[in-house]
Amino acid sequence: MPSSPATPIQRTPRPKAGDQVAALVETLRAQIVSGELRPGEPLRQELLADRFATSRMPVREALRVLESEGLVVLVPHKGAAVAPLDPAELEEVYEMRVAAETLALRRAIPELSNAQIDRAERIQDRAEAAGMQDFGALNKAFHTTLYVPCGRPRLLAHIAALGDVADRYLTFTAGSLDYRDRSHREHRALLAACRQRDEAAAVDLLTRHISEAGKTLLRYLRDQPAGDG
Amino acid sequence: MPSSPATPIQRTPRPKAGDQVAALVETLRAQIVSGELRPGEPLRQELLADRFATSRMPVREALRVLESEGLVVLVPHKGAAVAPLDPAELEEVYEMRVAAETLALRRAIPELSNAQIDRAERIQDRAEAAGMQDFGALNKAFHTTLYVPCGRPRLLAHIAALGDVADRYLTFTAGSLDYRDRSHREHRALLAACRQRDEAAAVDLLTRHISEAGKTLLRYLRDQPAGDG
DNA sequence: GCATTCAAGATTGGATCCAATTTGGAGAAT
DNA sequence: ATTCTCCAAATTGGATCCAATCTTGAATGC
Repeated sequence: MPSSPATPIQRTPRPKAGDQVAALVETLRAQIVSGELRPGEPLRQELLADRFATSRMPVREALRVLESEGLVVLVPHKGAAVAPLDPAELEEVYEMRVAAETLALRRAIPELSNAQIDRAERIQDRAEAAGMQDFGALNKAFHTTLYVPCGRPRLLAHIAALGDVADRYLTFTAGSLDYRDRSHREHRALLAACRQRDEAAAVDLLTRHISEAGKTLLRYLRDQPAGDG
Repeated sequence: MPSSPATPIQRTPRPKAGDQVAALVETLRAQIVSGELRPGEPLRQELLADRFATSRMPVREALRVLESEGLVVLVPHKGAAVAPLDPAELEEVYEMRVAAETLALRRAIPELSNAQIDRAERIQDRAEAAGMQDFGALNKAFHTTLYVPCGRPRLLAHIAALGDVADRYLTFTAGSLDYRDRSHREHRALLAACRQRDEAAAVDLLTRHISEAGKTLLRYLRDQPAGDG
């Protein structure tokens, strides 16, 4: 992933002195989410240890963590593999996203400052200008900016984890102009509702935004059953 | 934990051949949730290894898993500890429970058979007859029985994890007769709504059931700020 | 020719060993 | 007496080693 010079967005590179596991988790998660590690691909401990110039032990702990996030499947005495893509999971995750993100938005709106809405709008400006390879990150940054003021760390972590799983499916279809165009329009509408502090409208828009995205992704996934495990 | 001879409820004892980590996770989780391991209590690797007659390695992996569930706090180079109790977390978790469990119930109601509702009712009968030490488990079993037909494994796992965290707070107050009595009444009302397949009423009842329980627990916790870390 | 068995290799699971970091206290300087 | 410094003990993090299990393929029997 060559870092575009002008858009670091919100990456957390983390030197993270003395903790190999955290670095492994971050890198592997990014590679799984981006599709660089394909669904179903086996993850051999020795191989990963070599690749990251470490021993098998931190690898094992990292795999446990990724398993708990649903990105890795761990079978005793058989090994780890990148979790396969599954249309049923896609539907489930998008339902959960609606529940979690509308909750975050409801709790965030009373706390939202105009400055924060402006920040979200600037991210949206960049998202519409950027190419498809940055779509995922900017899309997530936009949503996160609106949710963060809710001040609920656990909920935000849950949303981030669901987002990672969802992004795995996004890779296939983010190339579609239709998809991105509609997403951008819905983001603008959501911003307007937030500016008016119209909670009901915002929640309604967000609900449809997320569930429509899920349905679209599901269609794409069914049409081209790519690289499953 | 001496197993009560007549009420195995729904424990999953899991022989789980060849996987120490799973056993460690289950046992530690149960001990943390029950309060046997106190909030803030340090969890030394060597000590746990001795206690479970194993080496430090499975302990380390188990602690990682429990950290991802929010039951353990892991500080690099300092060690692990039972996660402290925090009123803010209690509120947050109960909000998340409302979101997740109402979703599960909505998706379950169309699939609910009368037999399953009967099963939930029988569990409720037992809950009202049982003492306070079984209240938590039977309470959870009742809810789970109503949610399982939704057929969403990921959502159910999320609800279970939230339930574990919530149960840590329940320990303080499950002794209260008021609390249990109201819970029982609300469960009966919820059952009635499910029998009628009245989704709106059921969701409304469940929402108030959970959030009122959260508020009550919060009051208890504020009154007696017991064993925080 | 085909299925079954068994053994060797590969891979994971667990134990032990060494290194790095933190903590706590003894001792010296102010 | 107090505070600062520095060293030793305790503890975690990482590497290596051994055991257990799974896979694979060849040999054997039908």
